[in-house]
Amino acid sequence: MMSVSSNAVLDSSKPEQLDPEKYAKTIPQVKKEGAHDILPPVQVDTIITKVGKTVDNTHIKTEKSKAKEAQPMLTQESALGNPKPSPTNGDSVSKVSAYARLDFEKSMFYVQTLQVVLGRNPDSNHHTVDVDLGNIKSVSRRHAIIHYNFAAQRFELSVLGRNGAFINDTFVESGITLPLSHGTKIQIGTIEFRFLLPSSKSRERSKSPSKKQINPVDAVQLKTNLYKNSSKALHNSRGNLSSLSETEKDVFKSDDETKLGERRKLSSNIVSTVTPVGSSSSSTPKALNLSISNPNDFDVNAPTRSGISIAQQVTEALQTAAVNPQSYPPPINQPLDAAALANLKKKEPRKKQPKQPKKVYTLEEIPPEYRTKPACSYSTLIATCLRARSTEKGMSLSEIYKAIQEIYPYYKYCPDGWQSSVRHNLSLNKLFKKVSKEGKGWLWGLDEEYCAEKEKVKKKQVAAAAAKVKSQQDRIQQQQQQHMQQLQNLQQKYSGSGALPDTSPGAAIASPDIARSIVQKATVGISDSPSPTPVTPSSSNNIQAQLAANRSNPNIRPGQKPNQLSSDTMKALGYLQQELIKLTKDRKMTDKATTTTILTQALAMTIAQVNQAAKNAGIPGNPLASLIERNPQHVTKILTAALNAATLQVTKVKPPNSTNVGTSSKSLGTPKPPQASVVTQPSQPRVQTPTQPPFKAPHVTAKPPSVQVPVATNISSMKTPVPSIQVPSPVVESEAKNLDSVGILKDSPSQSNASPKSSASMIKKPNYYAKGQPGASADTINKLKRPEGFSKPNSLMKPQNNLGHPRLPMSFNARPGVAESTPGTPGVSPPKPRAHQPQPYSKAQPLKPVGYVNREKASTQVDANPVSKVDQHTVDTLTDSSFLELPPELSNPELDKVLESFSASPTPDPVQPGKTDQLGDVDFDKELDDILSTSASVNNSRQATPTAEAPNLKRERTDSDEPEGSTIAKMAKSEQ
DNA sequence: CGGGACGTAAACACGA
DNA sequence: CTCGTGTTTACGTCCC
Repeated sequence: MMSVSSNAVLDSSKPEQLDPEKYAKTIPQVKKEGAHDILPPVQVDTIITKVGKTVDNTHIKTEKSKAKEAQPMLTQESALGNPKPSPTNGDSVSKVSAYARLDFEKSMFYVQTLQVVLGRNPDSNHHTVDVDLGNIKSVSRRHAIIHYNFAAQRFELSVLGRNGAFINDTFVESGITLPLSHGTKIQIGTIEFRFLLPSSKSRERSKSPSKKQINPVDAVQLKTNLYKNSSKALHNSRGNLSSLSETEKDVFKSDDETKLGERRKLSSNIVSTVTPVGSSSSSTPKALNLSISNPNDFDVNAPTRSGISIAQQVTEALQTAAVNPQSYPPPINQPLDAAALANLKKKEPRKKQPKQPKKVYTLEEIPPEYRTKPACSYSTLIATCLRARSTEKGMSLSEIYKAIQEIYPYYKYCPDGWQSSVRHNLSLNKLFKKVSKEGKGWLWGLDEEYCAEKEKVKKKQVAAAAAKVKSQQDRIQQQQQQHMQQLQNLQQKYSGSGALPDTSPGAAIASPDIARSIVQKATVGISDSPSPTPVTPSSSNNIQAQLAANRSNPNIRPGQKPNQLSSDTMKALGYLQQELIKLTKDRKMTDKATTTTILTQALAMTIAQVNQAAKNAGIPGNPLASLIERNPQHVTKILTAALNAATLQVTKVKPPNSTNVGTSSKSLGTPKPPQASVVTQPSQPRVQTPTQPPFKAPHVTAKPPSVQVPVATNISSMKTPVPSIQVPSPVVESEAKNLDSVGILKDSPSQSNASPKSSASMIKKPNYYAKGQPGASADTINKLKRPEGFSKPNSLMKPQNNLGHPRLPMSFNARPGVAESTPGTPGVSPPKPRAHQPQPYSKAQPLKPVGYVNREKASTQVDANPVSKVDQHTVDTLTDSSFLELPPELSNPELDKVLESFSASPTPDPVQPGKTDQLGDVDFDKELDDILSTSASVNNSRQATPTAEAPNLKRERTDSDEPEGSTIAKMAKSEQ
């Protein structure tokens, strides 16, 4: 049994269609069953599509319609279709208006809406169908939908039911949508029917249902269908189909050729005369509204709608309307309140011509090359334009706009807004100035002066950046090379060196660890020439250069320089470390701080002595390394002597067991003169005390180069202006690592135990203070600039210029060219020397490298660890070559004499391991004692509290003393 | 994380 | 009153 219901799909938005009364009268209740019995099938050509007009013979007047019944036709024919009460007077010929008809075996259904749902007999009120296919299980509740596809301008059938359907005897599965043409045979379940269109005469004449087989290609996924181009469709389909049919002879022309545009035209012509079905009058978009404005009428979830939600459609429709307000009447459903209307009317006249809002370009419309915004800033943008187009008088704002658009077409296509920025820039940027007034606005021009200045700054910055990059690269290279070298050298050097004196198994109160750590720190101070600077040739004395640099640059923070340790230095340090460890083992150290101080001094003395001696002797290369190479014992002696001297100086007590300097294996620690350094001189190594007369050091061995005793003994006396902690440069760090890797630093307790921070902070330094980093390695520069100064004996005594001249801004990487530009903030601070700027570090670090460690931060960290003080001090002392500076009080003619005599002394020959010991020991001690005795007085007066002073020194520079060296401290403690 | 340079947007004022 | 200009402010984003 098949029953066709006439559940009207009514647009709820059209109250008139919902008039129950009308329906009651005009629409007979459809019998669910047997309807077809009552209602005779309607022939295709009897479809009446027009209201008020007879369209050829596409409509048929029934008897009943003629009977002047309100809507006779409806009662007859619309019984199966969607009844549409005709607003026309009952007199007029009543006709059924429909888009299509479904011909069932015994009945038919008029498709009067743009969408018709076919499905099972609704068993509840929850769902409704337009065409009830009966209560058959094989039929889904919503089995199929017939809808009109505006884009394709045709009706389509979407199969929703699980069981699919047969279209023209071809099975179509659920989810498929395919076009319907006149006569398409549809079978759902067991129900078969045909889709008929009110076609043109010709078609009608043919009458034969389309035999066209379903073209699979036509079967498209629902998603891609109907509303694919909905906005367009909606837009174009303002005319209701029903109305279209009114005037067109070939009303339901299903031909795809039919253009909606034409229809629209037509419809617009007839709007006034034809009343669309079911609509009051006025605008026609009835059908349209029907489909888009009443989501409730549709099952949003229905596949037919898939693709674009109704909401979307509505939105689109609204948007469309908004875009073309004039051409698109507001949606019917959007009530315009009086106020709004009034407003509209009000503004209507005023807005003469919305001034053609700037065209909004779509991406496609914009040439690809103009789709991206120019990389330059507005200021450069404007400047460019001004340069290109400006006259002497300048350019007006509008001219600037134009120029920009022409030169940078991007701005032709982009939305306004950039103009605001342009104005903003003109006003704000000093680069631009008003040249002259013209009418309303100004003529703008460039402030060349400012321009030039800025240009300069920029160049500098660029140069600095480039230099920085280069330096980094160089550094990396050097590091690699050096690392390799180090490994090789160390292997050679230590693999079988029996030259080292044996360690005496004496009581080991001393702290080898401290020694290690100190040496380790010392690397910071004696590291070789920084790589970046192409300065010191390998032949020159790196250490010397370094020290000289440091001396000459008070502000320099040694640690901050990216110094690199050459293999030689590595060797030297390795050796010194070993020796220091041995020597300290045999000594009794009172406390850690003292020990540290002593060791530090001893080390410093040794290094300084050797360097100086070498310098004086004209020995090229790394003197320490070469001396060690040639005569390690001699170095040991020097170290021993220095240790003794330092011990004496610091503790005021002559090391009990201080003995022969030369016998490393023996106890060392001969009480040394307060600030004497040992000079390994074959003939007479001497230790000098500032104020003391020269003395002759014992002839320890063959002939070490005459070394001058650096007068720097009293550490406390040395002050470092530098306010903060030294942070080793990255290079240093890497060096340290290298050392470690080689084993030199490996078991340094200070390293392992010290708070990571402290040691780390000490070793890890700001990388590349590319730009005038305050602690930057000015040494590099300094090295170049004044290595000589150091070489001069006098230079040692007289703080020399070093004291005299203010520290340079500290361009760490200072290399020619870079140094200048680096310091300070690019555009702001003068690239010049910031000599002695109290707070240079806090600011003026424009280009902080990634790894940059803030000074303040570093100091803070250090502070956190009280133990690090000692280490810090050590580092400061060693790195800050100031320890080599002769304290003012020590600087006297006498000393100078001594020094000179030293330098004059012949360079000793390499000592021979065997005999050096005795000889040297005796003489050395003796001389040393002499010197010490005389110098002691001086020292004492100066160093009230040697141990305490060291820390103070540090404090002086950084408020935050850092406590590093926890290990050292511990050891010292334990020792105590 | 702070500061500077930029980019945007917007509020206002002013004059044509 | 509108509109084009200029000035200022405020905010946000990036980068150093």
